Amino acid sequence: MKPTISIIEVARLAGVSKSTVSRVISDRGGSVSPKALDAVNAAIKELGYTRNDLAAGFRTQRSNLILLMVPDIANPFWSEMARAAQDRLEDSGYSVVVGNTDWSEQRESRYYELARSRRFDGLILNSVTDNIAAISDMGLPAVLIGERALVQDIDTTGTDTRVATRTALDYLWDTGHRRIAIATTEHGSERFLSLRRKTHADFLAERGLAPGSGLAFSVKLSEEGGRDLVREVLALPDWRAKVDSILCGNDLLAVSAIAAFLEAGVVPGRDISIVGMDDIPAAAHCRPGLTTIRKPRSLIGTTAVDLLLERLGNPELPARSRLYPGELVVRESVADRTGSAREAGA
Amino acid sequence: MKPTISIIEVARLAGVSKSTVSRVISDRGGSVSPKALDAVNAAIKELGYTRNDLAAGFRTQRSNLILLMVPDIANPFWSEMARAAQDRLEDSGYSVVVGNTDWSEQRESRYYELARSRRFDGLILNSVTDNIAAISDMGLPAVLIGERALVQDIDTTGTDTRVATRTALDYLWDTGHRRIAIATTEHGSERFLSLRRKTHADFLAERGLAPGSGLAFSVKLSEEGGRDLVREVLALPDWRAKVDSILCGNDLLAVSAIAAFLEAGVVPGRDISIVGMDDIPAAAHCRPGLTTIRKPRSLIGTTAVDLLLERLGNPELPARSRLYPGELVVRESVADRTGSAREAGA
DNA sequence: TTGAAAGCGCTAACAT
DNA sequence: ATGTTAGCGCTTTCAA
Repeated sequence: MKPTISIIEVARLAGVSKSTVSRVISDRGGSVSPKALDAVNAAIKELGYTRNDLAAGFRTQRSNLILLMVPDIANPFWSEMARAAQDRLEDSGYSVVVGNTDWSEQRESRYYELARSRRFDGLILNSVTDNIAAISDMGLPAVLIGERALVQDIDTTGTDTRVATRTALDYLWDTGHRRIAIATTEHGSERFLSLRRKTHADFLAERGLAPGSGLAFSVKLSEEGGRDLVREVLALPDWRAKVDSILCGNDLLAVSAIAAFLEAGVVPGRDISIVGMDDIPAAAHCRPGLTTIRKPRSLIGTTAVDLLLERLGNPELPARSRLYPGELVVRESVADRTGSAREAGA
Repeated sequence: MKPTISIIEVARLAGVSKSTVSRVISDRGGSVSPKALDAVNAAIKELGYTRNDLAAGFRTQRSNLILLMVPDIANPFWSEMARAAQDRLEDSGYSVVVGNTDWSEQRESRYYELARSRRFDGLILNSVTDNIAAISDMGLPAVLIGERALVQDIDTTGTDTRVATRTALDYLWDTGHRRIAIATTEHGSERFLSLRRKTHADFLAERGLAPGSGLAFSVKLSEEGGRDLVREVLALPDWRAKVDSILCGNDLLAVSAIAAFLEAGVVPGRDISIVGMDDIPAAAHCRPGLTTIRKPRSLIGTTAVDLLLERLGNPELPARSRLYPGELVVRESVADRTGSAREAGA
């Protein structure tokens, strides 16, 4: 290969010292005479020199690179969040690169390791494993997206899971549902479960419903999960007596469940009610349209960046949490059972 | 902040030289006595040391990091390709990070710049700008995905655009279509256009069709583009006499066009024929199902990795090209006009 | 405004 | 098997 050319070669050609070259190429704006500037720039051009950011970063301990770590970049929720975050970050002079964990703990660990390598100035992530200790141990500013558990020590933004879950549950209650099931995922984290499920259980208790009247299904938050969910529901003996509605952990799951129910001859919005969470584009396009809780994904992305930037500016800041409630979007996937609540509950 | 701890501190605590520590932490397997090994590991643990990969990479000129640069990670084609590539790469000991250019030339330039920074060992990318010179200039092994133009100097994999386009065109011809339009995008690259459009034009000429019988629409390869396309078609005076079928540049566009046609009361598969390209999941789920050309996305991802790994092993290799033909998947979006070809052409 | 020199944390000859 | 030493390319005091 061609010998790598460094500021030394540039300096030599320009007839200046390498310090001067450094002053030119680093934007830190040390004072350089116009004459020297021209000479250096000419030399850079002639040699086709590009600065070795690795070496520079090594020296300055800064990379200007931010890692965005998400569980499923193909999901519109994450891709849109990422887009918003990326825009904001690039405006602030950072480059952004994303790590897709694919809901895999193993892959997530790899990224944790990567993040410890000092190659990034900061990290915005959604943790699958909810391994808070691992995050703190990485030794770089991190912002957590998505409130999984109550996290005290790390900056957090996202939807307020309990509020959002309550909103959906209340809506189902108000439309006359009394057999409200929940479909969510486990992937390893007990504490994650507890937040959604606990809200569900609390709700049941509060409304004086027997725990058995609120089934909890555990499936993947994916299209595949939707099909699994429907299979499980329909396999229940006399399922109509056990579930009149399902709150799904996300829209991907809900939309897929709607399709699967339809195929089985069960019409969502009439025979069963489905509520999703996220409000991805497909929620509006599918038939019947999915009633769901909209998350402010761009806002969450920019909020994450703000939190990160603030911490980068002042590492001693106490951990902050900026959660958003989410907004109910009514479409056609929930039936009006206000007339028949009594018999459904019998 | 706490003082960063380096191998020097570890060496001191373990009572060995820093070389020994280096031998332990770098997997290069220099020989270390079991005793020293234990001492070093104990010291590492006690101090909570983690290796500064930035410094190591600086020294070795290797990062073990690969950048995957794609135009739209939310598109299943790219996300699945990325997943396959990531799997293969991680098996080979590399970490993978993705850059989303969002079809933006500006963002693409940023990533080109980032790629020159020596922070990555290699690059797998789809170029929006088709700026081959920029890619060569980056000075790191790169594999191009998606044959845009005829590229000579860079390893390439993807679908053979001409073959795939011909397959679709032939199918439309065989089903009796004689007003075959094409809908594709421009985003800056003339040479990109030429490959699909040229195939289209060649086809028209070969079949003895007047150039005017094969309209070319230029729209975004997105949901938005689908709506735009339909608007443009329906705005044509007596459009049914001008287009009986449309070959869409990708499935996202095609699926969206199907929905938009349907809304306008035009039934795809009956009133107009649509063929897509990619075979994303939505192609199977939408009604009517989309007839499309399936691209082997996982295979493309792993092929890209193979090409890259081979080049990493031997930089002097001549540029190679591994293109796949794509496979026609027949669903319901193409009408059978074999009985009425004559009158449609009149 | 500029140059000389030190050093970031690590690896890689080369000795021993 | 282990220690010594010399940098990798850059930034950054410190003098001049």
